[in-house]
Amino acid sequence: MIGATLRKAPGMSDTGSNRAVRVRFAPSPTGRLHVGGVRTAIFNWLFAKKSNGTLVLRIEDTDIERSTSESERALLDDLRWLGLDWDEGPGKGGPHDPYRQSERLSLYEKAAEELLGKGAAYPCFCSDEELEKKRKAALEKGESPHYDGTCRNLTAGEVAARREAQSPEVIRFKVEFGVVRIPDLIRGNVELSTSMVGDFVLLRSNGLPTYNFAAAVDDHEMGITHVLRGEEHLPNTLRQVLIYGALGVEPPHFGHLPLILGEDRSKLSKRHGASSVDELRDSGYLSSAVVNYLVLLGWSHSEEREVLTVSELIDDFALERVGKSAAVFDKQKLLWMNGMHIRRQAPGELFPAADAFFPSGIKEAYSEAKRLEIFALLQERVERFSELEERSRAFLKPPPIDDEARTVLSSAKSQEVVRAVASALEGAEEALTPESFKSIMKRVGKETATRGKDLYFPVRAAITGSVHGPDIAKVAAFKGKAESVALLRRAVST
RNA sequence: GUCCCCAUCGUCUAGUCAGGCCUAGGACACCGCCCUUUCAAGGCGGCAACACGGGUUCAAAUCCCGUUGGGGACGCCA
Repeated sequence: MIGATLRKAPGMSDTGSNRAVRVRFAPSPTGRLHVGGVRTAIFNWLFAKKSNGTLVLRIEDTDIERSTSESERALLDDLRWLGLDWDEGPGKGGPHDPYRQSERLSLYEKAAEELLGKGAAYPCFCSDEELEKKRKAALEKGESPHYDGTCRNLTAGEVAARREAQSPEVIRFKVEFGVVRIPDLIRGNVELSTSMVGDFVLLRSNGLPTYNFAAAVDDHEMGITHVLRGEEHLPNTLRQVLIYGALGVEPPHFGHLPLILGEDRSKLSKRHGASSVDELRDSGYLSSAVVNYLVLLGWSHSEEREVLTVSELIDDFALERVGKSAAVFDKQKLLWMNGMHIRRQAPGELFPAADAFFPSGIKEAYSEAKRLEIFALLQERVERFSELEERSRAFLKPPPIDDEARTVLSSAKSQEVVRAVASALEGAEEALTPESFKSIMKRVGKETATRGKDLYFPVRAAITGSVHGPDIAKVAAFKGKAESVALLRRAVST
């Protein structure tokens, strides 16, 4: 039984112990970083920051079939983009180096030997086919499809004979019947029967450890104090606690985070679409918004604030405020959140990331400084940078005229207004500013006896090719007198 | 199928541990109005929930039991 604290037990701190907090994020490099994984990373990162602890990044690459170094690189890039920095791990080193499980194999072998020596583990020679057959049979009989323990009581002679015959061999953990109480930082005590896990594999036939074994060994060796991970790991926690028991060491504290669900309410996965970090980045989401939105899936601010900076997140973060029930990933709210973050930052800060989203027509026509001005005009009305392509059409040279604008321009009154503004602009002495443009508009309005939309729509349509967009006075001033006049003239012949 | 977890507006949630302050608050989305040269933004308002049934109690969204529903896990994946 592990001596951890209960959630919210009186007098206990959030960390559940007095040791310096050490948490870890332990992804497998088998694909792009996914929203679910990010959320786990965020909670660990926040918890570490809040408690002045250490975040360890560990690469769980014990599945040689699926792990790739490209994935690992992409993973690190995604984490860096999100701003989730780690204290120990790849690229950083640390006292427990190496942080890649494929480079720590001797540790697992040693632990396996210890378990074998204690009689807590045993070699198994059952083939995949036999196992599969048994699984099916158990399922049909309505039993739990677990390993039946065939090799559990092999005699030394039998083992030797199998090895002689070079049968593939795995090491299995001997699960004794019992009920294990697992204190959970988020949901209180959870009692699990060992009957739900069967004798599981520790070392595979290729000599590599399985997830549960490697994670347990490493979490202990790396001095991890708290393991925060998705709720789907609950059965794994049972296995790992069993391993710790057999090894005679104290397990870390566990906290199982609620799952993130897709629209269909099943666990969020690749097939739900647009949920990997690179996709979000590529469609113009801000890392601060992604982090902000994701942390709200399962955690809430003590004052119910929602749009928060990273430091506000850290300041207020507490495991007590993490909920227990699964949450549906809502793209619409993420989009809103992104818009909020875009609007809250200075154009100059955002521009480096936003610039990549301008179409080639804009990049070719304007200098970087000019593009920054355009971005500043558009910033308030985009919720993600990918919208910049469409929104920036008004700044193309020349801007295409859309149907709505064409209709507006087709009336005789519009033509009169456009002509009048063009002339007035030409006659103006000084360089065009938003203010001077406005006063010219006022004058033309009087001359032509028009105002409001009747006055502004034709001008807007002529200068930007659309009746929607940023303040037309600012746009006209940005484009300058010559270009504005030319566009107005163009509209006359339209 | 078995075991485990969960259960407040369509969605994210506050409130639940320490029952009364809850005719249940906020946010997204949606609808309406205001502002306004447009689109946004912003402001104001509206729609909308304690899954059900039993208890316990003077009092239950809150505690207990059951039911139902949803999810997860059952791998030489992590």
